[in-house]
Amino acid sequence: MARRRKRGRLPGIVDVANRANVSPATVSRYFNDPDIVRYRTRERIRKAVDELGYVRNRAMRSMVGAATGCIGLVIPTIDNAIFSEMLQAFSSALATHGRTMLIAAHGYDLAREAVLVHSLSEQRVDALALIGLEHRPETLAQIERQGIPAAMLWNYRPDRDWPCIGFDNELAGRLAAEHLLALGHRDILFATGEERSNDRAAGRRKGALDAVRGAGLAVPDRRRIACPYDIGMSKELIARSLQAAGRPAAVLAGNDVIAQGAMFAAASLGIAVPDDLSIIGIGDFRGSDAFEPGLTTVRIPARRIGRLSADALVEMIDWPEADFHHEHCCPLELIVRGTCKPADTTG
Amino acid sequence: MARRRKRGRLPGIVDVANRANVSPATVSRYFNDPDIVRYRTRERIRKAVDELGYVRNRAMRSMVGAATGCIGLVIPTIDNAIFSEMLQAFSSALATHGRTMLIAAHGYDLAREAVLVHSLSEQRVDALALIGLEHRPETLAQIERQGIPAAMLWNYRPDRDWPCIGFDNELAGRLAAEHLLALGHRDILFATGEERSNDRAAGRRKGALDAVRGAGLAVPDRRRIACPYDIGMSKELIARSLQAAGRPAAVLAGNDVIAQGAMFAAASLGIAVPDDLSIIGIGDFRGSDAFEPGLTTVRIPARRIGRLSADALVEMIDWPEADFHHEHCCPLELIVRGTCKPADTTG
DNA sequence: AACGTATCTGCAAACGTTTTCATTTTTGAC
DNA sequence: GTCAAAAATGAAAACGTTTGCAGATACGTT
Repeated sequence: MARRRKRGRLPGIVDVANRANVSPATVSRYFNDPDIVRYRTRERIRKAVDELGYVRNRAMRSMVGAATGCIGLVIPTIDNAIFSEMLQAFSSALATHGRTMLIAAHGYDLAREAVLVHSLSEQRVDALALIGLEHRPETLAQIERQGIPAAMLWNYRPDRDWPCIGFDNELAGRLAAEHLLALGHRDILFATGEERSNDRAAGRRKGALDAVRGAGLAVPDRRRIACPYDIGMSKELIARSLQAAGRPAAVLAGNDVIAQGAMFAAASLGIAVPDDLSIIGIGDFRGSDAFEPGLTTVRIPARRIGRLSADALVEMIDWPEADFHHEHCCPLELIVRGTCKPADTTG
Repeated sequence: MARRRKRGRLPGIVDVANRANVSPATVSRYFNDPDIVRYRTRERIRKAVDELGYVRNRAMRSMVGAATGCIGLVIPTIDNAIFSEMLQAFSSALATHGRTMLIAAHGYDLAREAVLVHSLSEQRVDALALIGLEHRPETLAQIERQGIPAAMLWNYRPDRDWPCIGFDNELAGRLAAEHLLALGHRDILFATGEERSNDRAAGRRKGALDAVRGAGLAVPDRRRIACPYDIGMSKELIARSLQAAGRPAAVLAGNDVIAQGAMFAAASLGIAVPDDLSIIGIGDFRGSDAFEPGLTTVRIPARRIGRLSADALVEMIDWPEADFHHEHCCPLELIVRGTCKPADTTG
């Protein structure tokens, strides 16, 4: 039961207008389209604004249908390296457009995602970015009904109704698998991400398994584990697999966090990487290159995705009529560092 | 020059009111204080809301001085492990209070911070959280003039005018130093963070150096380097120090990211940790325990800070009159893992 | 000085919500 | 059934901004 804020009334646009001896309309124009007000008038207004410490109320603009300058981002999690680079890029790109970013995290729970989208709608965000292509119908219905420009990030599929800016997660999985196959590996542990409410993880696993099966190999169940995106837990799970009889020759990790867990698991068991175990990740997160040896991985252009999405959304806001077809399938790149080496063919 | 959004007018509160045969006032109450409207009426309104797909406009509430439900967080950076746990905790605590989080990052630039605070004021955030205690006067003036409840996070000093929720960064530095001293180390490399626009880094360095000097040791310049909060760059800088003649026996890192860089630097040079080099960090970030050996560090209660701050701000919003004196100096804890061992006293 | 034009500004309506105060309805005690 | 008290609701004002339209002002040309 929030009580009414007790701040002594803030100066409003009419206070500024009075002090500058102009009409509120002119002050409004001064802020939204300065060029159309005469220099001398601008100066008077600037002075009045300064003296009163006036801060315009952007939220109020939503009343007349104008933009609030707020763009919503709904994301599975923030406390993780996965999205942080994209986030940063997204946020700074928005800043250059004079927009701010409203963030909400749902913890890999699509039901909660729907709630958050509703929440952001209540704030009248000018646009919305979601992660992944898989969403509850009510989430999408909500967005459509509100007429909010929206984009799906991080995953890409050509057949979607929504603007989507990301990359092909199946391809990412395939690239990783093919690298291991090319090195001659036949016994691979697939340590991919948990797939509940996560179409990216599912895509990567599919891509990787398809590639391996395409090469005529079978993948027994004990070579497939689902890891949470957490170094410590991944380390533990993977260590367990590495200790079992008949240790795999390589680990294909669903992302770099899991791969890092794998590296520490190996280290803890005295297994040498890459001599006794090859490891490949997906992501190329900040810091992955610093590992010893450097992590071989598939680079996701996270910053690029962040920047492109921000630009795309701003475009959609500013030209609602224009029917852009924003679709970017960002290229992936295999980054070969030191964690993979050719399979031992003597055995 | 943003054009007016072309969405065909969204249903408003009066549309709902008409359809439910009540007055707009009642619909407003239905949302803000459901208990005071009769059950039967509630049902009618719920139905109307459903049918119309009405989403209330919280932004508009700022008009009448009510809360927008938006809380601003101004942070140096997002693309980093440092704040991500705090962020996540802050965000979920806010969510339980039905608030959303407006984030802005200034990239360790206090001038830009002032701009961001102004930006968030324009959105009429209900409250504001800043990182650190050092801010531009205009930043603070802005907050005061707008009467926005605010709190300073992450750093703590008892003598401040503002609510502050954090920990004693000097103490953190001292704890780390004392651990190394207790182990008998005399030759320590201080790899602390860059101090431009970062009072936390400065405090930690001061605390660490004070402790060492208090023990009667001198610290030559070549034993003090400033590292960016980036694993790769820290690795490189520290590697350089480790290669120089007269290698230090221990590294005191300004935070865990730097410490991790130090570990990889050591690994790349074939220096064994902890046998040939002790390393201590500050932070205990997610994953620091997974390292091999586990990183000895000073734990910062990041999640606690996030949760406490969120709760404190919400309290300040909901009871503007109450004169809470929100001050929490969260306790630090030395976490001894495997990266430090007693100094070699044979030499 | 007169005129046409381009530039600038003011007026007033509209936006969607909250809140105060008054009025109506319900409840419970007799 | 009556009445007082309590609960629920409605009417209307207020909030701060944008915008279409009309009016005013400045400017350049004759």
